[in-house]
Amino acid sequence: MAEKPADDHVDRILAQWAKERPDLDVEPMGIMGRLHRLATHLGREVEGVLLQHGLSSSAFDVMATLRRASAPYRLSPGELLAMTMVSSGTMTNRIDQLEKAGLVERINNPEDRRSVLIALTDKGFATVDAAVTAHVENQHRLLAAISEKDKTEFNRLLKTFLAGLE
Amino acid sequence: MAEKPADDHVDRILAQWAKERPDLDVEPMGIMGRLHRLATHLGREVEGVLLQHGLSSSAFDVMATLRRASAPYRLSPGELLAMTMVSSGTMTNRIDQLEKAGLVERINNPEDRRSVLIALTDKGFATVDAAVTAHVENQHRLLAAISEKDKTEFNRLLKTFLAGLE
DNA sequence: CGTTTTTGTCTTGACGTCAAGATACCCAAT
DNA sequence: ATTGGGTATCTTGACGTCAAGACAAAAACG
Repeated sequence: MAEKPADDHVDRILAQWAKERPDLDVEPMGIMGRLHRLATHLGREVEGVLLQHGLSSSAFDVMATLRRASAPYRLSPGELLAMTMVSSGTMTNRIDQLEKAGLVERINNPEDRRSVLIALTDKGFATVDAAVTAHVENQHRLLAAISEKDKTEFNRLLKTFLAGLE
Repeated sequence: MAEKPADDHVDRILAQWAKERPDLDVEPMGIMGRLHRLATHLGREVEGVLLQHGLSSSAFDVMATLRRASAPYRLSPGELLAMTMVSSGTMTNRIDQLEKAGLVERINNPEDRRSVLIALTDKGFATVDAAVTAHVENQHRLLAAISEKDKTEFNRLLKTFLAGLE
């Protein structure tokens, strides 16, 4: 016998729509709604751990991108932009904040005077390395309740779906 | 032979981490990263359609909650709050905007003078009904590329995962 | 009854985000 | 060399969000 999962928040929303707008086929709304709520919940969990290391999710995004880039941990704002799904104005703002905090510095790009290089400082390197360690540990915790098999399947579906969008 | 999906953005990030921080087991990051990106992409797609009806996602959230609530389509801010994952300040702000736009109105609650009821106006009702029709159609479009079987499985996994968080 | 405690809503101030446009510079074609 | 289109970054102004706390009214309590 398969267990019958209890109705959740999204099921109740779907039932309300079925009653109020029986003309609509709201089946896709189940997936979309759960995906949205899940991302919101997880985002908050992730943010909590990063804040313990003095980084917002946004700040971590930039720092981690620089850290992953190999020594000497420098990328232009444009390169950072291409990897982080935000607008150029947002990136400028993020860099400003990180620079004020002493975690990165702007270095003139000798090869192109329009451009600048964003470099991790020593303090930035130490901060992001500690943060990512805790972050990964936290991600393990958040996924601990899912079986290996389900994780594999979930990942496959996410990747397939995402491929159609980017 | 199973087809071998090409590396995506997230695969590249994982490969970078594997090189820079081989001590970390970044397997969960694949799921978390794809989930986050997927939610962001889909959120933008959804927003696009709703904006054509003059509603932001946030505004639609409130309007749809009222619409689902059955006639006479009235809920208190506290009830709206319980259904929408936002803070009380955010809800006040959302209601303010909707009231300015003539889509909802605040009505004194005769049974509790601390409280107030948020009611859909006729204009609000018409707006949200048109918006939700287009919204559901759009959701079908966004999920059209996924097979029925995968949709069922995806939904099951999302629900299971979400159950552990709310 | 009066006095707390709790509840429901709103206010405030700080952030993060975006779209649109400004600015400075590069580069290729003449 | 000069011009003109393309590129890289930053600026501006408008929103949406939250946490923390203010305020008024209801409920619970002694």
